[in-house]
Amino acid sequence: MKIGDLEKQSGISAYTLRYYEKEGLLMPSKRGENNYRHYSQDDLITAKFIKRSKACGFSLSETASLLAIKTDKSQHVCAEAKSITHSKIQEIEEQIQRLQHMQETLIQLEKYCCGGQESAEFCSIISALEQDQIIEKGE
Amino acid sequence: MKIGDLEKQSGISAYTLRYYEKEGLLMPSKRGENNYRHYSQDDLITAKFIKRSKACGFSLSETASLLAIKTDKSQHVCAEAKSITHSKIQEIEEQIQRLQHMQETLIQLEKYCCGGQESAEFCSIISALEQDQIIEKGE
DNA sequence: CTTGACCTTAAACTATACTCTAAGGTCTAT
DNA sequence: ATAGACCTTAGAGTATAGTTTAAGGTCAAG
Ligand SMILES: [Zn+2]
Ligand SMILES: [Zn+2]
Ligand SMILES: [Zn+2]
Ligand SMILES: [Zn+2]
Repeated sequence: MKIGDLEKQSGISAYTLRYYEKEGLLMPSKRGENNYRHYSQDDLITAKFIKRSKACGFSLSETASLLAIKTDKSQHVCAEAKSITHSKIQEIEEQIQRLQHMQETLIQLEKYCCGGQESAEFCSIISALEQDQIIEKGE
Repeated sequence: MKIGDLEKQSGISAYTLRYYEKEGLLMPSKRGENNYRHYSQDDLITAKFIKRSKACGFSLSETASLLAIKTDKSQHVCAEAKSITHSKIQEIEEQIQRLQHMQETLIQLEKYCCGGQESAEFCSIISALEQDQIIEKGE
């Protein structure tokens, strides 16, 4: 499989596949005489693994760690995979909390604004942002 | 007020205040003979406005739009402020949905992994990522 | 045998929001 | 008068995850 084929099979752009290679995530199993990348079925599995990992919210660096486990399972233990996963769950939980807090604030802001074509002189959104009413939590 | 004072009063670093100036969000009301930035009480209010806006999840560019309304209220209408706010609510809603979907997937992944010191040969997390079980949704 | 599709590389560019450095000028207190 | 705190600028660096470009080499079909 050449890079264009893997692009179609995996749904990951050739640009990105080269980038993943540079980052050490997905090395083609060999290079042809013309120096073209040649990917195996295993490489396709790895490409999809990366895609799924990303869909779960793992960063490329975390994905690389999971990939290292996958590649050499006997040299790794469940605890490693579970720890990475657990940290991500915590992290996402915090993000959700942060977003929900913002969401509540925004909904309050929106609620009292008429949204009409009149001057923003007394706009509740603008004045709320001017006052000390909003609970300040750095993003 | 010099930049260091505004830094203390607003809790925004001097670096960031200069950056906000470069981005057109917060211009000091004047410059001293020594070219030092001089900030007024109004500038402090603006600085806090920016901070609150960011805490609500608005980007710097959205904050700039809100700031433009605040600065010249009579030339703007409620509809503008409400529209910006409404879009942000939608955007955050989508982010929360995305994160919750990830969260559910991750929790399923974590659930069946023993997390012990045994080889990752049969780790459910790794094998789930290898299989086509995970609903693929690009991040 | 040429056209067009596909491949190669290194490096620059995108986006966001800072953060820091270097080299130098100014201010305040002792 | 000199140390130390504070200010100035332009520009580079940080982080993440790509995306694109430029300049060129290779391959299959007609
Ligand atoms: Zn109104
Ligand atoms: Zn309003
Ligand atoms: Zn196990
Ligand atoms: Zn496991």
